[in-house]
Amino acid sequence: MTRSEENYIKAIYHLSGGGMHSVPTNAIATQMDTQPSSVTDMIKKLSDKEYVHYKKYRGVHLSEKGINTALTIIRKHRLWEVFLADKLDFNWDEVHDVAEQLEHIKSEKLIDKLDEFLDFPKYDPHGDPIPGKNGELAQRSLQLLSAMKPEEEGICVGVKDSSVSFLKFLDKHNIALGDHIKILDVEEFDESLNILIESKKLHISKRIATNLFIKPIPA
Amino acid sequence: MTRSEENYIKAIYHLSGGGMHSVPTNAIATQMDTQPSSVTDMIKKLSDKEYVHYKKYRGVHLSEKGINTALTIIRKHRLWEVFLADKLDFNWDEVHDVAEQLEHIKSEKLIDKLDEFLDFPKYDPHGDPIPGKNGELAQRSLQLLSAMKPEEEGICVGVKDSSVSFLKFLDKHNIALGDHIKILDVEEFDESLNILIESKKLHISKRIATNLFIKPIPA
DNA sequence: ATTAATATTTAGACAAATCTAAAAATTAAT
DNA sequence: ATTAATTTTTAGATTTGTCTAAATATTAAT
Ligand SMILES: [Mn+2]
Ligand SMILES: [Mn+2]
Ligand SMILES: [Mn+2]
Ligand SMILES: [Mn+2]
Repeated sequence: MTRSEENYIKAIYHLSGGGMHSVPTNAIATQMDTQPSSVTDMIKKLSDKEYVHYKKYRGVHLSEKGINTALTIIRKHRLWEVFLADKLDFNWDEVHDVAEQLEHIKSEKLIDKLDEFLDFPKYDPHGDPIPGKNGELAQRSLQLLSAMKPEEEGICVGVKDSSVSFLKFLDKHNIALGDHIKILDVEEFDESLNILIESKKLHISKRIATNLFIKPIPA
Repeated sequence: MTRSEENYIKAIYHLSGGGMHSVPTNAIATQMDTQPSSVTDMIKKLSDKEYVHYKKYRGVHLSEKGINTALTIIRKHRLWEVFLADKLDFNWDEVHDVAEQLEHIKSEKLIDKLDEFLDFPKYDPHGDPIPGKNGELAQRSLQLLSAMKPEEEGICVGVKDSSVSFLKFLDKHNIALGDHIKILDVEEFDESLNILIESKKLHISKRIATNLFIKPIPA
């Protein structure tokens, strides 16, 4: 697998909801910031190598082989993210770009040893689950903050939008993974929320709330 | 810099004794396992970008810029080697191939943080010095084992040949960096040596002795 | 000083990954 | 059911890094 093939496979995996549904050419082009014609070329190659099923004009669908390949790349990506954040003190908005390179390093031993060195983490710095050596994927108890009601409590376990701008926003307002959150009330007008983060009062927009995953604490 | 350009620069650096003398095309081709014509092509590109000085048929000479570039690549290579050996328990004959890939990861912050995480090591697992952030290179007190006389003692600090086969040989005979070595006697016939390694008697050929660097302990 | 051997460069080709512009298929709108 | 808009594919070109075969320059041998 070339680096480019790997990047395509990963993009298709994400766009297809983990290989569930098929993905149109243009969606891949947008995601990868390339021309649709380039995507068609690459799709043909991936199809020849049987990573995807492909019918002209009908989009692509990841094969079993393609899904497994995607999972090992994602595993590497997220393990490296943990390494950068936990061991090298990278900020969570800085890890992605470097992991985008590190995910292509070829050495099974390296990644297994790294996994062990990091103490077999289950989630990356954004709360995304890390696939296991055999592709098994822990499920996140994914409740969006926006779906919670007054008086409910939980722990912040992930972000839906992991763009640099959103992560920086969270840093600025001192919102981090692992934080304890309690809903005070919800404005009827714009669905913005008044919450307690680690016992500190904060007002956040609906937009923010729809991008934070919370693991609820039963009352 | 592309990955290929970086590999050429590094090869030229090593073949030229750190940029001291110039290097013929064929030497590079042999080292990189490519055709001389490919080397010529690449040399032209590197010359355009001013990493090397080049006169047709006269070989290449690294420029100041080229030397600095080589040193940062070597710095990355050796820091990653330390990481693999010290943190992930790689054997010293296993680190090179993976470092060959990791050295091309682009992120200044990554390498500075890694350096700090490893506690600013001065030497890689083969005893080669690690260039500093500004290219300064620690000198090894390089005395070859083959140059030592009976009764002299020292510490094994590096290998001249870092091929996998030689490193495996050393592992097999329990010779490692940091080991204490004392010369018992030298056979006049084949210049083979009887030595004490960590107080254990061992007989080694001249060939071996010319590939081990020793830091002498004054008697 | 020629000639022979060796080293190096040029010329032309190829695979990978991309692009632009044009053609074709699909889907949406009338 | 046509027509229009959109999506996707094809055709042909470009860049990077490589190769083989042939030409040229350098060095060594007579
Ligand atoms: Mn990537
Ligand atoms: Mn992530
Ligand atoms: Mn390399
Ligand atoms: Mn080394």
